[in-house]
Amino acid sequence: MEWTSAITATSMGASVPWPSLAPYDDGVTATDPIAELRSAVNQAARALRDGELTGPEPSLDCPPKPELGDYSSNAAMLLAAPLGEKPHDVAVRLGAELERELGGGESIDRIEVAGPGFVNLFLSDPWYRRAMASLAGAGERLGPTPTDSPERVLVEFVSANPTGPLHVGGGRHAAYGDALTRLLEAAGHEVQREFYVNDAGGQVERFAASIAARMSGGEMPEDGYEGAYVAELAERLGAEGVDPADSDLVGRRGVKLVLEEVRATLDRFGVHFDNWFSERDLYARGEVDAALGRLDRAGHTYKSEGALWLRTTEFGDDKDRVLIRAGGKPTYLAADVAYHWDKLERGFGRLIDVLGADHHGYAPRLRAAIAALGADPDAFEAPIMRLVHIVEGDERAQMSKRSGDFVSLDELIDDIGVDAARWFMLWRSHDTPVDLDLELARRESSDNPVYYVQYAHARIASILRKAGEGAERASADAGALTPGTSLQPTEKALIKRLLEFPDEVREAAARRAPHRVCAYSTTVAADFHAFYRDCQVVGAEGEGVERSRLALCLLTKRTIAGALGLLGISAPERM
RNA sequence: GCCCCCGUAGCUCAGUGGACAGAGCGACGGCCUUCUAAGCCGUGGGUCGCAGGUUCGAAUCCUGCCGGGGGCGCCA
Repeated sequence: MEWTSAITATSMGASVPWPSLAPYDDGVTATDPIAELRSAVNQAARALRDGELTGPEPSLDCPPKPELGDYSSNAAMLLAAPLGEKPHDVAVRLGAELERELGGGESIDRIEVAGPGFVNLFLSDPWYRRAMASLAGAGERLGPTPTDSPERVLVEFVSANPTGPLHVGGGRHAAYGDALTRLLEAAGHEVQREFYVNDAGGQVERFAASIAARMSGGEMPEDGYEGAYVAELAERLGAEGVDPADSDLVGRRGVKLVLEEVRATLDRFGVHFDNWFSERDLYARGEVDAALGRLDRAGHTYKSEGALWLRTTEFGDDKDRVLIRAGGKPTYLAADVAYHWDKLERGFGRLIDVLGADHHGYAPRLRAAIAALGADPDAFEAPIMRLVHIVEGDERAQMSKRSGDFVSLDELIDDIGVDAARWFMLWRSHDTPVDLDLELARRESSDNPVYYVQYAHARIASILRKAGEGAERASADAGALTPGTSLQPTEKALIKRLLEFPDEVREAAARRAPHRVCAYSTTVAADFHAFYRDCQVVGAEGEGVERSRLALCLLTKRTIAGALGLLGISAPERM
């Protein structure tokens, strides 16, 4: 028996596709209306095959048009081949079985067979009432039930070189990494957020030399840092009495000051790290030597041309990589091997490194290095972030205002605000470039998708204010209400949409895809606005109708706030 | 040359096996004595890069090709 319930099957997502371990009728909570439907479909399908079922799990979808029902399943089409019957005939029998399974007319208005063999379910108002009750029962904490296989996840992101302010690209890393950690936590994982500080090595030396040159009026080093902030740093260090000749001190102070800036910017952006991990400390604690020793003992290193190499080709890389240069200096990879070994030693079962597009070639060798250390390379993931382009109307804005001076995240926040900035960095998949249109992002109108969603939330808040304290009581007994009038199509559509939220969060977490939450929250807002158009809430006619609709408003408000919260975007009470 | 990502509406993009392919922007036309018009409704707009293959069914999976971007350092 290979089937699993959708609840368990999808909970772990991409890396562990179903079939998973649990039998398919486990994990279904009686109060989850979607899980009940799935379970019923599975049971009905199994009944047609005398309990012997293998193969793909039947779907439970929303049909493209309302005339095709509230939910549909492809189960009959999947069963047609093994049963040796026509899909349509199987669908008819399945429909009858399903009707029994769901207790006759209690939940189901009718079942139809359509198209190539879809079984379409038309659900009753009582079913929708119960669905609302189950949502209300979740209280403030909407979203998925925690995964039954939680992981300890370390998400390393931003990790920008501490040699200058964060630019918009770093902002996208920050928004993505932060939203990802929120999603993973919502899915039930234990998450740490970490910023790796590259405070050792060549670029810091060059940075120090650049500051020193500004301080002493000396020669700028080749590939030095030109930005105006370098001059400011030089001034501050001068005021502190730092000797420009003490390059080690200049570097350390410069890095410290830059990191304070970076931290302040991230703070303002709503991104907070649990840990700032210093590369310099890694060396100081001897971890680099220890990691290299471990690789050496495992027989994965060799000397050639005066350098120490790691045999990454044994683990899928396309060429071997240098760990210690001929001159005796360790490479960046050497430190990173030690760093990732440290992560594993700290007990993390999953390591997610959010990398920039320009580092994507780095992932295979890091994966190889992890394997060489004797760890499971599949524990390592590296989502690749594509670039952010700043666009203004039709014009491509200059990425650099002054040579070497990128548009900073602070400037962007000053311009469009934190909510819009986060939204526009998250609403596209991380592996597609973003054109951030300042003109659109600044606009305070429905054209601007972030305000579109926030406005729905504020509108609901306004309705609830108008309704007063009745709104509070409405949520408590939403499902028990049986108004004299039947539910409007837009009410049903909205309820269905809210029911999707847990699956959306699970999927978004499993696929490392916060942009799905943007798309979802937009559709919730759209469904709400349609409901608002069709259905008077306060003062609605009919026994219990007002309270029922107030309850729906409250549930929608919680869902939108929950979705925006996962994105780190505020849900305003008024706009 | 090898590796990775991408190619869907005029633009920017959702959509990793299901029913006539979606959203936002842009264009055009309607709707405010009524719970927020930061809203709603309607119109126009697509050979899902191309060609094969797998499948009852493909934008989605496989192969090849074309086009765009990125990466292939004893830089980080």
